[in-house]
Amino acid sequence: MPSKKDLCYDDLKRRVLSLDFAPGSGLDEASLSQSYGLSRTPLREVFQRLAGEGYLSLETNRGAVVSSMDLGSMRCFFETAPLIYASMARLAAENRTSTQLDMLKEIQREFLAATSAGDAGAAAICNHRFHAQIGEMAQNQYLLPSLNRMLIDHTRLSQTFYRPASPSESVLVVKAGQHHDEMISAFEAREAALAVDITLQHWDLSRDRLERFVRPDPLPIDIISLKDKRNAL
Amino acid sequence: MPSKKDLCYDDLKRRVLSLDFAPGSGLDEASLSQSYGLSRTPLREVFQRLAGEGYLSLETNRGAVVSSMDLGSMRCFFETAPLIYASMARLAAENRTSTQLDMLKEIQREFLAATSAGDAGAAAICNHRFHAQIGEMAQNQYLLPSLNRMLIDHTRLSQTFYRPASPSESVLVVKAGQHHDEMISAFEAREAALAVDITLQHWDLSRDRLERFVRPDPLPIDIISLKDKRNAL
DNA sequence: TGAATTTCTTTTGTATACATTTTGCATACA
DNA sequence: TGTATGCAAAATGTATACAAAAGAAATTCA
Repeated sequence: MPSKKDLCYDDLKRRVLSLDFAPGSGLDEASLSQSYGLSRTPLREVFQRLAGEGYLSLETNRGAVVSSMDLGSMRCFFETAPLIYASMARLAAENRTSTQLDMLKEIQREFLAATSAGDAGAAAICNHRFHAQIGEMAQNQYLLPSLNRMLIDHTRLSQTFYRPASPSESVLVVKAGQHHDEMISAFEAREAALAVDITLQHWDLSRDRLERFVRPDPLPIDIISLKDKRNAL
Repeated sequence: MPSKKDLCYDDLKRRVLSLDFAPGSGLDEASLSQSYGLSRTPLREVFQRLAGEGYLSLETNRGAVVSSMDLGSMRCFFETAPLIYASMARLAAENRTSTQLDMLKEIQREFLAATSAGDAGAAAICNHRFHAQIGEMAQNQYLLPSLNRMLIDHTRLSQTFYRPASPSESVLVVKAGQHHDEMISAFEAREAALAVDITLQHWDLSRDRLERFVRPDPLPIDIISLKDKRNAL
């Protein structure tokens, strides 16, 4: 049975991942400990733990702050993701246990349920859990912290992904779900090369969407023409 | 000025890295908080932080335990090290600042001083700091936690390295110091390919020593012959 | 007015007391 | 002898009170 502390830990994580807490915003010990029914001592321990995992950053005498997502980090994110994801996929195919594979299938069921129900928040969290589970399957304690740190920002960036604005975009969500199924098959068959290949395709798919999130489409050109009329306002 | 808490944090780290705390051994809150002149509350926060970084592991109601170094981890260690070290070297050559490079040179001075003075413990810690500084220079927050986790076990494994038992082994220590100088040059010239190359040579050098630590030379054969005499004992 | 300095308030950090859980040990029982 | 059961001791987890630091507001002095 999960303790109040664990529930608090999970919920804070969720709120960071879902952008309910904006990157860079500060967290108030007093009000949070109130709302989770904990005293400040255990809450602060949760903060320390989340800071160690990259969700928060702590500065002495200045409290906890949600990890920022500055554009310097983004360059580094796109640079590093293929390496980590591909390495993890390869290891997961080689080292997974059947119990872990069953868990992955279960997460994928929940993921598909969330996407078809149009629950964007749940879909993003399930997607996070799917890839975190691959990390578990890789059974490499040295690479795991890097994967988990990537996933924090990946999930935050992809918040818009599961809210498709147009039919052409919802096709991409379906495609992502198919990739997940193909990955499961590759892990099951222990086909490392195939798992890496699908993983890289999966990455290419989300990369385009993520880049658009960072660098959105320019505003309609009409707005620009307003500039010439600004003296008239 | 570093606080008592910071000193405690640094010292616990040092004691884990130097095997002063054996892998797998438990840490007593009461006695440690006594000896560092802290109450249990801040000590526990230090534990949480160290656990997040991979020095300790915490289980609820069962206290803090020094991260173990089982043989399952070792396989994974040797599998992962070249990838992480090479990637970091490449990034460090591309992204280092001159301030960071100066710091690296300073650490290398301390490292050489420690090895020539025969201070094995200090040498191991300096070597750790040298490689951690390369991690800083890479400026990749996603890969950094993996590097740091590798370095924990690398430093613990290499505890014997800087205590050369024979002249032929002390040659290897000198060689390692030369590699460090060559890395510094490569970083300074921003020659990524060269930095990777030297780093992999450096890794090959220590790998042989580390493997010997994990799987030491067999005992002298005389011992075996004792087996036949055991009925006589 | 405006900069500097001094309160006052809020927030963060630490110590201690108390509650809860685990664990070692002794005793009882099959 | 081996296994349960219960109690006592120790260790871990939490709450609260207090101390220290940072930030805000008001006052002073040019």
